[in-house]
Amino acid sequence: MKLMVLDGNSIVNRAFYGIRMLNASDGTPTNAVYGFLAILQRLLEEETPDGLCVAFDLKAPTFRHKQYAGYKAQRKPMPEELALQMPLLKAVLDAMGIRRVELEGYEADDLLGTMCRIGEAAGDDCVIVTGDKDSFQLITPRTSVLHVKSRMGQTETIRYTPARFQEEYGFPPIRMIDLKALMGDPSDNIPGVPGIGEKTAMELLRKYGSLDGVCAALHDAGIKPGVQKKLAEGLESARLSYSLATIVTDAPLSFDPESARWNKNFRPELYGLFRRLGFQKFIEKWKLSPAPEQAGEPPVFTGSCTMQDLLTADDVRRAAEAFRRGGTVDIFFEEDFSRMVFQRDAEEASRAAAYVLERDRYSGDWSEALRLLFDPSLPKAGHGVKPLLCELLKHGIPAEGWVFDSKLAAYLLEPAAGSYDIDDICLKYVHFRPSPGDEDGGEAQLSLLDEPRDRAVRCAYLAARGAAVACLEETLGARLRDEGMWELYQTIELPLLPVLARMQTAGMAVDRQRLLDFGALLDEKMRGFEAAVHQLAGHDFNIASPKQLGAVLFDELGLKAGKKTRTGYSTDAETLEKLKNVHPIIPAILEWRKVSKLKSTYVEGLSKVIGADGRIHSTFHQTVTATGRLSSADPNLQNIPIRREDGSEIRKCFIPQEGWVFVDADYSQIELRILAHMADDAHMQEAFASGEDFHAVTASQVFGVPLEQVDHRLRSAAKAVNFGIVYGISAWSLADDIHVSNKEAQDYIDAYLARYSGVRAFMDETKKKAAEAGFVTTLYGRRRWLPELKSSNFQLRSFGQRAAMNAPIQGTAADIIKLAMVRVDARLRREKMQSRLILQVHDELILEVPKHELERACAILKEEMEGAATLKTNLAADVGWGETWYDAKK
DNA sequence: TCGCTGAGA
DNA sequence: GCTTGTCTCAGCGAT
Repeated sequence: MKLMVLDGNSIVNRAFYGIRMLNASDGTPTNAVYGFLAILQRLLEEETPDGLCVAFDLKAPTFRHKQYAGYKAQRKPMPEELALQMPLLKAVLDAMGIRRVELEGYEADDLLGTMCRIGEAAGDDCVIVTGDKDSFQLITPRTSVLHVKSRMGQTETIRYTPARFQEEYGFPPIRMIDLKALMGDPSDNIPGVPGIGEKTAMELLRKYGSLDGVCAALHDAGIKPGVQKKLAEGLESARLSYSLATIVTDAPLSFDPESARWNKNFRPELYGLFRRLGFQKFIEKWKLSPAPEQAGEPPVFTGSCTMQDLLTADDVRRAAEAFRRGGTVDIFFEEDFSRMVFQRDAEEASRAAAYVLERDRYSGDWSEALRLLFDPSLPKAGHGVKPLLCELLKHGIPAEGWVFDSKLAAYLLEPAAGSYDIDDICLKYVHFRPSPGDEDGGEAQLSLLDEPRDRAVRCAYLAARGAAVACLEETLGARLRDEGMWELYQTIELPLLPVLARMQTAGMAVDRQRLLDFGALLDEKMRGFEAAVHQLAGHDFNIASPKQLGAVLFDELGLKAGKKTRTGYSTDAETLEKLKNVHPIIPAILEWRKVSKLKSTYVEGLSKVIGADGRIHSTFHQTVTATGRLSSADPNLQNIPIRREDGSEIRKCFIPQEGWVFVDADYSQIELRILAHMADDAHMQEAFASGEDFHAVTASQVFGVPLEQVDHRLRSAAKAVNFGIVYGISAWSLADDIHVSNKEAQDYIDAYLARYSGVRAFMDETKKKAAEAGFVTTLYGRRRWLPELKSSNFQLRSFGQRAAMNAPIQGTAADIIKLAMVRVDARLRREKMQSRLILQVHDELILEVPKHELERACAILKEEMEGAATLKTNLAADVGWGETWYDAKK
């Protein structure tokens, strides 16, 4: 069998520090238990062990350490919030039917070692799961260690087999003991040899194999005299450390692997326990149900609405007539728009009248029916309606009269939620489930329904979702008002919706031939670089494979490896850049990479999505980013190359329709202008008011040099600091960026913040307010929640602080350009122009314009963009036009 | 499906 | 001791 044993203490520790604070409704901290279960659940799925056992430490002076009284003296006590969760975790494990062990006088490590040796003797394969490196000494051909790490709040595991260990450390796993004996471990109070650190210890072991080997070679010429001296003096300490570091594998534990067999043998109390802890996710994951007497889940919607089929043109006319007499019409639709349900607002949503329109059963003209039912003057609401608006536009029906979209509302309330499935937000905000949930296979069953016999059931669920929209309109509307986002919703997000639908529908034309010609050129270049790389390597290999590339560069050619990634050597541009002058293969690889990126992502990627109309129709997502920006996908038109000469060739392939031109405008330094405004920093505002090159002025002000004497180097340094400030800078990253020492970078930052003291005050104030309130806001009230700020995990908390400084700036810029889009679109339509908005790239808007409107379009675009907001530092937009996107932006 | 890489703001 | 500038999307190889 496959036996998995877990180091309970170490994993629960990782979970505690890696996951933001969570509490049950009664205030009990639960994050460590939650994190432990999340890790466990993933392991169960990935490892599918037959048997399972969790080991815990029992506090007491331990047998193997009793010779050394100071043991554990230095360990910090467990924080209160974690200590509280230990009995909870044990109770949860018991309720899950998972075997756990603890033994007076032994640490979890000892129990893990003992269980694995017992398992191995019985012919089992063992996996040790732990967050410590101590257990690596237990690795054998039959026992591997899964090392749990947390990075940026995400947990990940790395599997250590004897081979993997050998590869990383350069000696066999059992020598982990020798390593510790030499280098010591302050957290376990293992003294080691004073003066010998990790580097030296590893080197010695690779050379001499073991502690004994090192001792025998004490006077070997290969060991530096200084190290020899330290070793000679620390020999006794090393021997003691060796015994301290050795994990017991024969603890007096009665353990039979068979007794640890596990097959989801949950106990009935588990459901109640999870409910109390608020672990809804695990209830669903493991399909737990309440013991019979505690039923009472949110009810599935069964509202008794009267259903009416719209089969003829007459039916549709009558329905449209009825709609005109009522309030908002709530609409829900199948993904392919083949069936829609219209629900008129009534006192009680669940008793409303629902009208069902089906393409397959409708006898009249489909477009005409849509035109009547989606009358622009009729107030309409729905959930995630942009696809529907696009469909209507295809039928020539204006995308107007939409007064509510519950998906947009839910996004504003929690922009980092990720998904806004109507069932989920309904359950969350109005405690009501409009359609059968996943647990009982509801959706699956629904899709297996026997049409048309069960179409009534299907329609009922669609109607329920329509009713849900009505409930959400009320509840989410109130929430938006409470949280100060109602105006943002009404004046920016909702009006933007039809603008985006029109942009998507319009699309952007592409010069396919030019794109293909450029692709052919790239192909040629690629073959050239590929041949060069293979020749320099001495053999063929796949350059696109980081694994093969790493092997060639660092193993075969013996180049010095930089950072490592989880799976091997890092070969990213930054790493390779440092080796550029070391070997001629490096520049060839970098060039190949760039050409290959252009070819596959842009030439091939874009060719694939050119529509029958010769245009590319990207989707602009309005509910994706945490900061309020739009995102673009299928294809992403917001990352089309521009920086390199050959990359901007791609932009020359984007063209307007015959006889038209592109007009392009981008905001100049919008984020820094917003910062100058929000921070109300006089010096920064002056810098903008002067009309001089902003980065140069910054350089002059920060480095105390007259403006005329600011050279390229100073200007780029200032530019990097400007960008860094917006992102929540650290000296380390700035130093890396502009190639100066950490100290110098810190000096620059200090000088910057001293000069722009308003910025410093603003950043401090923002962080402070964010920590108190748990969120930050933009000028227009858009919120970003930052639970990370409360984390006890340093990385996570630091991340939260950087996000707290960045989100108001990036988010305000997003608000402003969205508002500009609404204004530009409205103005063009009001003035009955043919010019239309077709693209947004965060600080840039692009119009497609008939030549006779060129002058007016340029003026309108500039005016509406610059007038979108009135800040203490004026907004500036640079306008250009041309026959291709490249020319318009140039 | 995930991790790496790189394109944009 | 350990990590270290924000926000995205897409293609590829390895699993």
